[in-house]
Amino acid sequence: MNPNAASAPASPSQTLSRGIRALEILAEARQPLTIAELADAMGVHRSVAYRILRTLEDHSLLVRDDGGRVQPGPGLAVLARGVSRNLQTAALPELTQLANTLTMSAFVAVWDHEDCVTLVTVDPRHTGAAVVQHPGSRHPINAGAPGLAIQSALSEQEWKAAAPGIAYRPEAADARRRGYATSHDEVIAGVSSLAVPIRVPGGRPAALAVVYIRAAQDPEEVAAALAASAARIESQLG
Amino acid sequence: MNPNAASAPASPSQTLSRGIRALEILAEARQPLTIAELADAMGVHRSVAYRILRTLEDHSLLVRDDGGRVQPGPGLAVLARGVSRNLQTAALPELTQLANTLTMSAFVAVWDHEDCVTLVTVDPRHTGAAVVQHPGSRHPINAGAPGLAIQSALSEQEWKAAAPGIAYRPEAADARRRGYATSHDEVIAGVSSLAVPIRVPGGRPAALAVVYIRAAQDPEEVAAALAASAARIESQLG
DNA sequence: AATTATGTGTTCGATTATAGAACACCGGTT
DNA sequence: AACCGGTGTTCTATAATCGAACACATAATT
Repeated sequence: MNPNAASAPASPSQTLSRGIRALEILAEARQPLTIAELADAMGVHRSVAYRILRTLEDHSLLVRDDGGRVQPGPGLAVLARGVSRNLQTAALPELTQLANTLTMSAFVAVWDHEDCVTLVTVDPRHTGAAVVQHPGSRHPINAGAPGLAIQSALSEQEWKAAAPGIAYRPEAADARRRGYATSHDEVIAGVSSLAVPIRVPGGRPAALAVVYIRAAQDPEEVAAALAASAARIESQLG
Repeated sequence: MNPNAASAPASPSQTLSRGIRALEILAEARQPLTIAELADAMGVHRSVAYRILRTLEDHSLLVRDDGGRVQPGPGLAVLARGVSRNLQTAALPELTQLANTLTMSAFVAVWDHEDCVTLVTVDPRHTGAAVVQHPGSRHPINAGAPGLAIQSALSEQEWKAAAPGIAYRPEAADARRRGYATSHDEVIAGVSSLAVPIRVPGGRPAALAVVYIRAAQDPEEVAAALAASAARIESQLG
């Protein structure tokens, strides 16, 4: 048995929690796993894992390769389609426009507890050394421009109420004043990022951002383009 | 109680199945639901739904808006990132290139039971009236070029073994001979599509496809470009 | 060729997690 | 004030779940 397997958060319903844990393990594993391996990683008896996996398979959240090994299934893509659907559809055309006019990768990230999760990304046309920020990737909300932009959408008071235990970065006040946030070398070495907040009615703020290695444009110009896009997105959400 | 709520497939573990069902309902609903509404749609007691939702919320698969209504959460995007990860990363650069050289939306779709699920899509730069094929969207495998391309990767015998109960389309043989599949007006009225199969080692074949309203290029040329991309993707998978 | 090792799939009784009724609460509305 | 329509919590009988034990397949080893 895997000693550090019991590290899953204790939730009201055990079976469901275990099933999700299985999916999380599979998503992190970069390769298909045998059922036995997965059971070990989950810290449960093999037959328990087996039953759970069959259920997940019934819903296409998991598929098995020729060797019987399991990996995440297409059903997950279908479910993910529903995540902030309005935001996604409103942002997509803006992202393509930004990516191509600025020649930078553009993306939308949302706030998830102490992390920032990338939702949609668009890479520019000439995708030579473009920095790709894959959808579904997470990084601490306290690092990088997108997280800072999200913070800047809230006052320090609102932040402490909504995110207890996560420090309110001092730069957030500056970002709030200027209307945009920047970062260098924070999430990935050598990569810079510029982001503006997107106010989501009835929900938590998100961020519209671009990443680049060396800026070809004036930061203020880039920020203005992002802000204009964010405004259009917000108006479509309202 | 919703009369047609019990239509979920009966799976070995009830709680997990219900949890997934909840996510499916949420993904289909185009708007946030109250817990009571969701419980009704699931056909379970409200307190059962409540407990399930809390578990899902613990894992960020679900978030609640200011009014307490629930909707799919960012954790799903993280999980979806793991779906055919190798295929996704191998295909992405090819998709951008195809989209921009052909000025068509390009995407990769995978086979899921009797459906075809779009995984990654890239829209061309000038996204005027571009046909967007959103990731996570599904359509019957028996309609459209991608599904036909997948069929064409298998012989009639292999198909009947792998997909019992789904008709083997006669056009598949033609597509197999030519190396690519086409469709017009099948999935969406007025939209045409051209696709080639991607052979995935150890797994089921996928499809590389483009959609367009009116073809600007010779179909054979388009097909050749797709085939070349597919070959590069396959070599990277092997 | 027999043997071990490592995997999947299935059955079944004990136990424990779960189901769902009942209740407390809270903010609008009539 | 009484009445909704909603959320959140507690509790016990019950049924779903757990996990040991078993049957079987396949590949590596002796």
